[in-house]
Amino acid sequence: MEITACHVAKGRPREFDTDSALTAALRVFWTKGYEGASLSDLTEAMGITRPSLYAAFGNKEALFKKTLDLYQREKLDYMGKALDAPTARGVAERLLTGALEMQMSSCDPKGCMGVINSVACGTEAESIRAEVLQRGALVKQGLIDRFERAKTEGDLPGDTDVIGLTAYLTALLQGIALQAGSGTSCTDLKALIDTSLSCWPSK
Amino acid sequence: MEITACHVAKGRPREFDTDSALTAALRVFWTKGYEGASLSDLTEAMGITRPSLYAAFGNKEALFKKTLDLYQREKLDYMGKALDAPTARGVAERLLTGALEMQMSSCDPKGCMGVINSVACGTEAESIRAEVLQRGALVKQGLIDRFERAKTEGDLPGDTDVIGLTAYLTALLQGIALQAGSGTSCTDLKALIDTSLSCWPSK
DNA sequence: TACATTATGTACCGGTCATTATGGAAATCA
DNA sequence: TGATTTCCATAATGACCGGTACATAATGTA
Repeated sequence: MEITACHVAKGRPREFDTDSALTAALRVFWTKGYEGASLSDLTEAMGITRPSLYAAFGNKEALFKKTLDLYQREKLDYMGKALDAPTARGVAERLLTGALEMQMSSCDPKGCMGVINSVACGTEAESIRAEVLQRGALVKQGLIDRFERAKTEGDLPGDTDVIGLTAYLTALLQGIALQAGSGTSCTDLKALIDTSLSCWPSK
Repeated sequence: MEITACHVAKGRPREFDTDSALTAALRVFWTKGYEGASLSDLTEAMGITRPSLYAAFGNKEALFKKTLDLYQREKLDYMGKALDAPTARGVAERLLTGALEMQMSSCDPKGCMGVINSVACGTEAESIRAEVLQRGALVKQGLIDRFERAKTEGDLPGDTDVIGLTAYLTALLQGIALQAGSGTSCTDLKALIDTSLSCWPSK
């Protein structure tokens, strides 16, 4: 049904590229958030009409989740790779510098798509909020597991509070995203990360 | 004009208490954000009708700024007091534990009113965002000045990057607010603060 | 009592929201 | 060619948004 790449299209072929349209939608959601992005904003940026959007992506919520997938796949890949660092400190280093590099990219919107959409808004977006929070919880759990492993490997002190350390690092990343989205300069962000790394409790 | 406490009211007296109405409005903005809070939400919580709201407070934006004043005055007073701590570490300690205590209060909404409203949303709320960001910048500047002083007093190492340290502490506070508003348990928040304090780069 | 002033409740305004029904044009198939 | 399928564009839907006229009620002053 969904995957029609193997079939030859029977009727009139689609006149726009779904991927580039999705990328355009991502930029809109990224800068304006789910509720702040109207269908007019989206269709204008995507270069398609409303019925085309609904035919191709379902509705606004489904479109958002597809852009969220794209965002995680293309923009948050450094997070997965960070967990492969040999030490806990290396993980933190890759995460912090990865977040910084992402905010330095001049062609992308500032801030974090996840952070923007995890704050409370109207009741209509409650399911959106839940979705974003759930994905964030998965990332957090990955960090907890990684730090737990670091503890057994002797990489972190045996009395380390892994929950606390994870919440601490997560808070830093969230704060970075927030400040990046609020106009904090790149030099200030770099100073933030340098300070964070100089504070990190393991070698 | 504004202060009519000395005069006897001339027309029909107001049937509701402006202060308690403002407190009710604060709770709504605090939990739903500026855009998420509709006038129906507000009037219902305040127990007044739409025209009464406009007569007493101007419009939605003016009402929001008044609730922001109330929030800063009553809920963020610990921030001003924190700057009076004798050492930089004491300042950080008071800020972090103050933020924690605030989130532990079971009768208030979770998260931070400022953080919630500093994220990007619709274009209509751009002035709101600017107002919130400006107030946040003032707080940040106060921290910078305090840490500068700590440096001259020998309380912080002479090579301390004050900008970085301030951004770092601010990021932690923002992350705490974000996680508190996202359902993170109080015990996890406490672990976050403990980890933060154990990392703090001065005695 | 008469009047000015202020607050109140009802009912409504124009505008925007996400979503969809309708209809015609265009591209594939047999 | 004819049938089928999917496209695009217009515009309508019902709900909700922030903001207001309007008439009425309650106070002060004269």
